[in-house]
Amino acid sequence: MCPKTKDQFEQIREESREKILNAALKLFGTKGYEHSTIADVMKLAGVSKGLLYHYFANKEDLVKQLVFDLINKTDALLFDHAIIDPNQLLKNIFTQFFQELRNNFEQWTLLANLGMQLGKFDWIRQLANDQMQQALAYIEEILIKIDWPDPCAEAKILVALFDGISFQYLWFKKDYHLDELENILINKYCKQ
Amino acid sequence: MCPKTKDQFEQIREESREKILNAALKLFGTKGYEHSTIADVMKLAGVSKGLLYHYFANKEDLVKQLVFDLINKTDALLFDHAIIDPNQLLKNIFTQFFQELRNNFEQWTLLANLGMQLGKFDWIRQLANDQMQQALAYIEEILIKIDWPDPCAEAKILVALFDGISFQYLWFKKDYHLDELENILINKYCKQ
Amino acid sequence: MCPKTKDQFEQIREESREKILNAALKLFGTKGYEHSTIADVMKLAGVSKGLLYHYFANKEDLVKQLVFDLINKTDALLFDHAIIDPNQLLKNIFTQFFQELRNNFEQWTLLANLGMQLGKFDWIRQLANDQMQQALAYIEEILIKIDWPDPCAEAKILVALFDGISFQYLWFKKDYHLDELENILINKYCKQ
Amino acid sequence: MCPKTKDQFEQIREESREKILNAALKLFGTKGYEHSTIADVMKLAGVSKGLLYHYFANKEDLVKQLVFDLINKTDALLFDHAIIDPNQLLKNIFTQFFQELRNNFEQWTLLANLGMQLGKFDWIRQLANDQMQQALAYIEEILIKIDWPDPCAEAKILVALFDGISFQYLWFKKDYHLDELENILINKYCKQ
DNA sequence: CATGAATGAGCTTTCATTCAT
DNA sequence: AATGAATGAAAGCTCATTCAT
Repeated sequence: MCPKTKDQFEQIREESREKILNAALKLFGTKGYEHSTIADVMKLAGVSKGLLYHYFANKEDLVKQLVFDLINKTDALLFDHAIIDPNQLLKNIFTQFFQELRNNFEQWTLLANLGMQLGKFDWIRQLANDQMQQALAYIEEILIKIDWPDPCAEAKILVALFDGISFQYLWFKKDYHLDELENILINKYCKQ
Repeated sequence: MCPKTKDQFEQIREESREKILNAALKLFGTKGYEHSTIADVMKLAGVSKGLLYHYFANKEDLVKQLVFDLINKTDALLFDHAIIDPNQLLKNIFTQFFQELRNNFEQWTLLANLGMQLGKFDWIRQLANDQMQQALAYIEEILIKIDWPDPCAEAKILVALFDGISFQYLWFKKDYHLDELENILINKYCKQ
Repeated sequence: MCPKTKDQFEQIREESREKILNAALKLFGTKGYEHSTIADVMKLAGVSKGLLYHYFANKEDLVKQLVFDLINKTDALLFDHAIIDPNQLLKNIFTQFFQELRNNFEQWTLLANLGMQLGKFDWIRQLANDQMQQALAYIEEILIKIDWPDPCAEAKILVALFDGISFQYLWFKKDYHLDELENILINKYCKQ
Repeated sequence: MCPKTKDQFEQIREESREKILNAALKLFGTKGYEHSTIADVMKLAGVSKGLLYHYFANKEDLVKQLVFDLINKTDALLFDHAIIDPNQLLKNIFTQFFQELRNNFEQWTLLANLGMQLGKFDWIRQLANDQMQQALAYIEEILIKIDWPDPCAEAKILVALFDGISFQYLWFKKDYHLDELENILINKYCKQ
């Protein structure tokens, strides 16, 4: 009836998709995947059930797309290749890590929540494993550069530590000494 | 007057209860709480639906009793008050921790699974927090005794590290370098 | 082991039966038949499930025996054949009716509750019908004796009125003008 | 923009809702509320379980909406404000009452059935009480106009009588002398 | 692109009843 | 006479998903 250009359609598509994904993140990251219903998402997004299923094949597809979107956004973030000084780089990693945790609480909660759904979502654990391996290699490389003793072992410790802190922060949130830990780590691992 | 003595009844009760709890642990710790149905539990336990509800008010009560039983069993385990030498004590903690993780994989998976069910099971996070605080104090005390530098900070790191290792082991299991980490930690923290 | 006479057994039987029936009346007459469970009855009576089923074949049999016991107790009550004066007799009927309603609230509630369970308990409506026919004949007879105009019609009205008052009292209880109605009826129908 | 107009949806909604409510009335008013299952209703209505719960939050909500719909329909019916002559008005009330009872047997059975479910559905007794008070005032007013002796008392009698007749008709139905009572009442209370 | 009516498999839970002792 | 463990059919309800328009 009313002619619309391809771009307009594209924009509308993207807006609706965005609305749905935002709502899904909010809900899945707050109440958890299993305790959030498609009806919840659709209501919060302000779209109809039909439209939701127009964009996403099913609930699992929705969460899959959501996770991949999130990962694409934050992937490059942790490792800033512009920095050359390894000490600076390590400090940057710590800072980025803590900031990321604070800023995107819902997102990390969601990921942990999904990964802990046993049986379902094995792909998420695979993804996490890949990322861990990357981080491991990257951090070991830095530790070598700054002559840290036993860099291979220390890298393993650090990566486990990152997950431990994330996990504890997600569980205990306000009761958790996150800021303190940030200082502790920087003091311990980064020369001033 | 009574054709079955109270003791007999008590024994029967305990046996049935045990069968159900074992089945529940197996399932909840493998497929997760939400993905296991009461029908699954009852079939695996080899009892009827009615009997299950005779002993447990509902699904949540079942998991609650299960968790409390588990915690009571493993509570005293981590900290052996018989050991006096702090170095020995620390080494013992590491060894116990890794052994516990390996031996009771299902149990720890269940606890992590429950704690990650947002909204529901907040009491489990509370329980975990309490245990973390205890561990924190206990480990700091040991670190002081062995003159480890900045023991307060290091205790926080260690406790987070424990959770990180648990978490990663639960997620990556066979792909995970658990044995390696055990050696690394003992080498790093315990004088021979 | 300990020899008991037949009488002793009989007494024990009767006591247990009585306990159960009392509990059943209390519950069925308060929460209704469908909303009371056998477990409720057994707990309130302080006996075991097995014993209950030893005395009563099933839930419906329990309520049947209960109702027949009640009816046997109150049947002869309404019509006092000792009184000869018809005016006195009519007054007595009114008085007895209101007193009965006040004293055995639970019992009448139970009967109304059962009769209103459609499909089930048709025998109770049959019983009620028989009683109504009896009352009709009896009251018409009295009205004839006191020369009340159109006694056949008036008897029908009175019998319906009795049920109407019972019904309204059962539903509205404390809000209901029962005492007032007693006076009204006596004033209207009985010469002083 | 929208392939089905709001009116179309509204019509579909209303039709389905009506189908369900009709089925519910039929069943609840025949077998009683407790003895009718949601599956029964859904089958008789020819809709799916899901749709039923799409329109009604739960079984109690279904019966609530049903009752309120019924009451809204029949509320104004009893009292015809167009009639001025009090004798005519009284006669009209009797006629309407008996007609209503005959025509909407199921509805009145349902109301009585619900009101007799002790504990649950207290709101229905409240509703009934309100209606009784209204009827009381209205009938007294008429009795005053036609100079009936002691109109206040007689109104109370009449209102109880109405309930008594309803109740007996619901219980004894075919065995009950309903037509006879209609004539009796009109003859007794209405001047020709 | 967008709507919401419609479906039904599958879940938790209840409760009358049986039975070995 | 008396116990309470054990059963399972059947109930109410949820929710991902489909589909006609």
